[in-house]
Amino acid sequence: MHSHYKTYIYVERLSEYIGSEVVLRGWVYDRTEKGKLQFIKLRDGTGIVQCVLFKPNVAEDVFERAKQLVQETSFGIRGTVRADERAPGGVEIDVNDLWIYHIPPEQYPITPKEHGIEFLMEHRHLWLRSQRQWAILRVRAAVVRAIREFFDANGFVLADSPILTPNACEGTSTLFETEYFDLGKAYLSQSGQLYAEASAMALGRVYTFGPTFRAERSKTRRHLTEFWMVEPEMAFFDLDDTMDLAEDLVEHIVQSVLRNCQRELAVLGRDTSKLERVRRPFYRMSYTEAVEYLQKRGVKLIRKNPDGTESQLDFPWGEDFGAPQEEAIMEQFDKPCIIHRYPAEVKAFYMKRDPADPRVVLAMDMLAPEGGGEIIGGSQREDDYDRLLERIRHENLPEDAFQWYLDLRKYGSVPHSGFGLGLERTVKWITGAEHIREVIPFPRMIYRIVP
RNA sequence: UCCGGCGUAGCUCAGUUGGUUAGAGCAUCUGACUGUUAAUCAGAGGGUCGCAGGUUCAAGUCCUGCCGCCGGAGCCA
Repeated sequence: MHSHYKTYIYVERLSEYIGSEVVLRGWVYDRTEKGKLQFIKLRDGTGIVQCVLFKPNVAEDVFERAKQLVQETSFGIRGTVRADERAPGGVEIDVNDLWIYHIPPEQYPITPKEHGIEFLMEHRHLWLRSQRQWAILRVRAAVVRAIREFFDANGFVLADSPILTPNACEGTSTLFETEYFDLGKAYLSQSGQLYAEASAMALGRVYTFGPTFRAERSKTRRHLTEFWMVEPEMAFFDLDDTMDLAEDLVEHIVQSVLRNCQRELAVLGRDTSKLERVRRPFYRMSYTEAVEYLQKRGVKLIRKNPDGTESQLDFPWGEDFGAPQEEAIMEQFDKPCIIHRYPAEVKAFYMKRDPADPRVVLAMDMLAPEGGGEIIGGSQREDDYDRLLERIRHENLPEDAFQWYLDLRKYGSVPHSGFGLGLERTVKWITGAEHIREVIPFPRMIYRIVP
């Protein structure tokens, strides 16, 4: 019988063991020596605690063995938990015994000092052990947990979409391609939405949650080629229902992180008062109102001319927003804002026209404050067979490949809507990370696939 | 893809108008210290100046090409 793991004690729960002797195992985060005193910071994945060895109080061999502990040595200790104001975290361990699993034969490359980003990215597998990365990845896990809690508690069924797909969701230029036995090419999914629509017709409210892939040659601090997205899809929801749902979801995620991740947010130095404000209702603006705002504020559109020069235009109705426009719009807001009803020309073929204004579609994006950018994109879907077919032909998409998708409009078509929330963009905003590469354990970017 | 920038010690960087044997801090090693939080103090070791070619009496420094990386734009979540 091996059920020992249930008795293991971790740093995060040490305050429950003050006065008791415990066994801890982990890695050396840092060590300093001061004559007859040694301080060893033990990192066990749940936190860091300082272990103290005072020469007169420990066995000679234990004190000598502890001197071998270079950074990232794996080791275990038996010691007494003591509350001490001088210790970071308020708790420390008086060591009674100490044993070593492995001493690094070479110097650990990442020191507690500064490093450049190229060096850190090449050592991503080790960088994960640093405090800041620890905090970010724990917030990421908390965000995922909050997302699942939210949907599971609100009548949604998890119905995952395939990752290997036979055709594009929105054009083929940005797809990763691979051979699929004798059946020709397969592509890595860039959205689970179309399949989620099929699932929603079977199960009512569904969500798909998994990795998606975009072979875009983007090189910015908010792009990855592999990223995670949660995509709810709801039968009988119109655009307003969907905007309400998106607000409820984001409010739940942020408030849940605030409830569960105070330690992590403190490590990150995040100003939590800004997150506290993320309560419904959020702000909302139509695309047309947003354009008027940009024109009034004098935010220009910079356009490249064929001769290579650039010209600045008053922002024209009909252009999609880029990062500069989104930032200008969000400057005025201290919580997220939904922009809805975009020009049909800049949006995807499956979005439903607004019956009240045929120039626009029933689409919406949610922009996060504090430079968080676009975290959600969604829409009410075109549910009319003929209009959808017309859009597919207009975009020159392969009609054959969309037969199954058109079937959804043939057999009991209903109004339905959904959206995609980018997990990494959301975590980047909540943690305040400068770059999206920090919020996924092993980022995949245009010029980096190692480690 | 386009625009801009950077490659010097294990790491982060300095290096003047081209001029002797290429420098600092941290890290590492040795020694001292009973409270360190990026400890402090004393000492030691550590270099293919990204790679290749060129100019020059002389190149880390100037020129050309290549490689690697970073930031931004577009596209998007």
